[in-house]
This record gives sequence, C-alpha cells and structure tokens, in this order.
Amino acid sequence: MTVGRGGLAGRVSGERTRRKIPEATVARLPVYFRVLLASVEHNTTTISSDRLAELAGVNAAKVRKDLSYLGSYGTRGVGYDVEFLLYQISQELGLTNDWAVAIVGIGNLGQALANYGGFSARGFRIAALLDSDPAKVGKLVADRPIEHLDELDRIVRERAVAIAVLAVPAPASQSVADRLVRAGITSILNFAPTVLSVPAEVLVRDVDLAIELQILSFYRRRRLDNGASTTNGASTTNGASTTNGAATSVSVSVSVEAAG
Amino acid sequence: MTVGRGGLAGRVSGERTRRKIPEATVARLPVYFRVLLASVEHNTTTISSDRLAELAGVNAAKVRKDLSYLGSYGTRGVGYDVEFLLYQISQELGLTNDWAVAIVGIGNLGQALANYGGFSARGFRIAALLDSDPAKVGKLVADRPIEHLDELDRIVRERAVAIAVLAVPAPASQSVADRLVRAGITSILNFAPTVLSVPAEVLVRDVDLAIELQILSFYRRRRLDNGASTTNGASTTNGASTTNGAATSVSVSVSVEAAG
DNA sequence: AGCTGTGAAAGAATTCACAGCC
DNA sequence: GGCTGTGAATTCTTTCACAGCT
Repeated sequence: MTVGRGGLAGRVSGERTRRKIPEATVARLPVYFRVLLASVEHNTTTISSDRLAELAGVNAAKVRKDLSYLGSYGTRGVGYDVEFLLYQISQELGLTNDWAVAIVGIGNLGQALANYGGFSARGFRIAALLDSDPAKVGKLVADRPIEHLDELDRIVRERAVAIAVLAVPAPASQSVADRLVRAGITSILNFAPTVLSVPAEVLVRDVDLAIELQILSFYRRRRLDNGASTTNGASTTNGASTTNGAATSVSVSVSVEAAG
Repeated sequence: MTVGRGGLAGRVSGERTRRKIPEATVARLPVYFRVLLASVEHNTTTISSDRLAELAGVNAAKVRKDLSYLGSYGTRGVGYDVEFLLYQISQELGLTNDWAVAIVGIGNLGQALANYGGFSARGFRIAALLDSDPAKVGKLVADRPIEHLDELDRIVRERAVAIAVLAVPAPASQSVADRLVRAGITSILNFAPTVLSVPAEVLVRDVDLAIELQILSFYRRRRLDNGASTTNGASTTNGASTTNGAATSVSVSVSVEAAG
C-alpha cells in the first residue's frame, strides 16, 4: 500500500477485496478521471476534494465519498495526489487493460467515433472498423481501412476484440448484435435506438442521442412553466448529472444489411 | 379529462398542477415513448405494463409507477391506450413544442447529428448548422447549408432557436458556449468532454461518449474478476439503465476557432 | 489550520404486494 | 382473471457534520 506518488507503478497486493463500488460512483469516476487528466497537464500534483468537485461539477462531500471507495488514499490537510488518483481510477475502470474495440457501422456516427482521439487516450484501442456495405469496404477512415462485417469472427479472434460499438441503423441493430454475440463479443455500446436482447453474460450500454434532447426539453419546459424560477428543477450549470436511465441512440445513415 | 383515444386532440384544463415527476422517471419517459412509437406502427392500440416493461427493458412495477406520475390513465384489466399514452408523454416532455435546434460544430459528429432522422420525428427541428471554418460555410449537409458562427445572433433571433447542440472540440467548447449564451440560447446539449460554466438559468446536459465506454469497461472487468457470475453487477441484457451521472462528450475533428 | 474519511441522517428511487376496478 | 394504482418496505444515493490526521 505504499506506492507513494510518482509513476503509475505497480500496485501492492490485497486489492481484489475492495468493497463494491456503487453504480452512481462508477458513473462519476470517468468524470474525475477526465478532470484529473487535464490537471496533470497543468502540472498540478495535488488536488483537494473541493477543487476536484468544482472542476467536475459536483459537491465536495460526494467526491470524498466516491474516492473513499477506492481506498482512502488522500492526505488530510493536503488533498489527493493527482497522479496516484489517476492510477487508482484507471485501475478501477479497467483502463490499464488496453481494450480492443471494434466500431460496427461506419456511417457518420461511426466515422465520428473512429476519429475521436479521446478513446485511445483513455485506454481503448480501435482495432477494427466494420461495415457491410461493399462500397465502403477498403476505404480509409482515420487511417484505417474499413473491413467487411463478414470478417467479424476472424477479426474478433485474431485481434482479441472485447468491446463493440454498435453504430448501425435501428432496423439492423438486433441482427448485427446477434452476430457480435456469436463472434464472442461480451460488451456492446449500443447507439441504435433499440433495446437489444442478448444473453445474460453480455453487457449492453445504450446511448440514445435523441433521448438526451428530450430530457433537456422536459426541464426547459418545466422552467418556462414555473416562471423561470432559478432555484428549481434539475441540473443547472455544469453538474447536470441527472440520472440517465436507459439512454437513447442514434441510427444515422449507415448501410449494414439486415444480416441474419 | 375525456380525450379518450383517437387523435392526439386537445387536452382538458387542470393539467398544470401535476405532481413533480422524479428525475429517474423523466429519463425513462423517452424510452417508453420510443417503444410506444414502434408499437403504434404495428397497429397495437393497447399495451400492458408488463409488455411495455419488456420492450423497454425495465420492470413492470417501475413502468406503472412512472406512468402514474402522468396521471393514471390506464384501464384495469386492460392496459394503457397506446396513442393516448404517446400523447401524454409527448405533452410532458414538451415534444409538442416543435423546438428549433441549432447544431454548432459540423465535424463528423455534427454531421452525424444533422443526418439523424430521429430528431424531427420526436419534436425537434434542425434550424441551423453552424461552424466557424470558412471552408465549410456554404457546404450542404443534410440538404442544408452550413452557416458561419458569426451569424449566430441573427439566426437565433430570426428562427427562435431554443436549443443548441454543441459538437465542437473540447478546447473551443467554453468560448462557443459563452457565445451561445450571449445569443440567448437557454439549453445546451454538450458533446464536448468539458464541464461548461454558464449562468444558472441555462440548462446544460452532457454526453460524453468515452465515458460510456469507460463505464462499460468497469462492469466488464468486474465480471471477469468475479469469475463471470451471471447474477451480479449492473445491467445485463437490455435495460442496462445504469444511472449515468454527468455524462461525457466527444470532441471530434470540427473546426471552430476559439472565438471569444 | 486545513482537509480527508466516514458514521449517521435525510432524501430518492425501486420494489413489493395487494386492494380495487374492469 | 387480468391488470392498474399506490401505500409501505426496502435499497440506494446524497448530504451533513465532525472526529482525526498532517
């Protein structure tokens, strides 16, 4: 349990037996991670829960409680060591694993994701871009050729792909998901506005962009109705942090045949 | 309170005094809405909480409780009238308002959003595409010309834009947000991986795509650690529905100068 | 003096379970 | 018999407030 500060060096043993981290906390850890990443670039070596809370848009008690689940590595009177915190969080989120990710469906959204630099910076390596449109196969997106969906099995096996980002149109999403599962994928980030049915051992997380707009619309309407009272409703400034149940998804013009 | 079924006709009065809808419920209403929209296309006229729960990936008690906040419009022994429910929800979410939306930052993600048909289907009208890169101005995306960010004030005024979708790179996001606020925008859907600071009356909702992957990674790792016990962790099949605190954002290659 | 870590209190969300209506 | 609506019980999350270390 030493590992003071400095490099993100090896952890000591006895870490597997950590308490269960609440879901709400899990959802915030990536935000802290992002903020800490920015701080470390400004050569900040130490940060207080107050400051971190401000940057992340939450309150300080929450930050302390959240971080305490990682094991209470702060120093009273001082704060947290930024690098060590980063290490702790990346460890907890499994970002040290270098997950291979396949993006399936290279329409506008798929391209946007392929070009998004943030993934690699945060422990995810894009290992394949797949589409079922022959006209797209071979084209380069983010310096990588699009491959045909039929190659899925081989690619998953050879490149040890663990996570698939599903960015195909809604009507194709279930059948493509079925193929992903058969190929051995166990985690899917689903951007299609559908509820996928998959075996229990497969994790699915939904992101639906239209739903986000609808939620925004709800709170806007409520504000207007209530005569724009400032101290009301949810999420103001930054830390909106509204609980977002099942999220939505974008279908976007991607061509993936309704495979079977 | 008549308004039986059939057209989404006029509501009766006395609706402003409805109880406060919990945040968690607000986040799920759009999911129900999406599912109901699909059901109505299959000519389903009536739906039970059980069935709706299954389609939405949640449990039935939750569905009933959620819908009860809209006012208890189900029929015991029968279920809910699909069209009427759709009307109720769209009313509640303010989808009957036809909000004008501006997409700011027309990189890959901005384009993906512009081409996403789901918005208009759900009460949002894309009223402008803005970018600060002169090379992009005038180009057509989804049959609409990109306009220069400098036109913002005029466009917001003339087209009554209420909501902005911010899809610019992270470093530009705060300054662009400042401009949006000055132009009179009061709701922002932020895709940049930053915590924006805005006046209290402005609503911000964050979506960070990398964070979604990180959350997925956490649960995957935990499963593996625990020896893949099936009955554990969060979110299995469909209704992942993990609470998603402050979400993340994608920066994507969009060119918007750091205005200011 | 400053800031973490955490029990205990308060508040929200979920789930149970069943009375009540069709 | 089937299904809604909802209090009550339970579980999860947030917030408070302060003891305890540096």
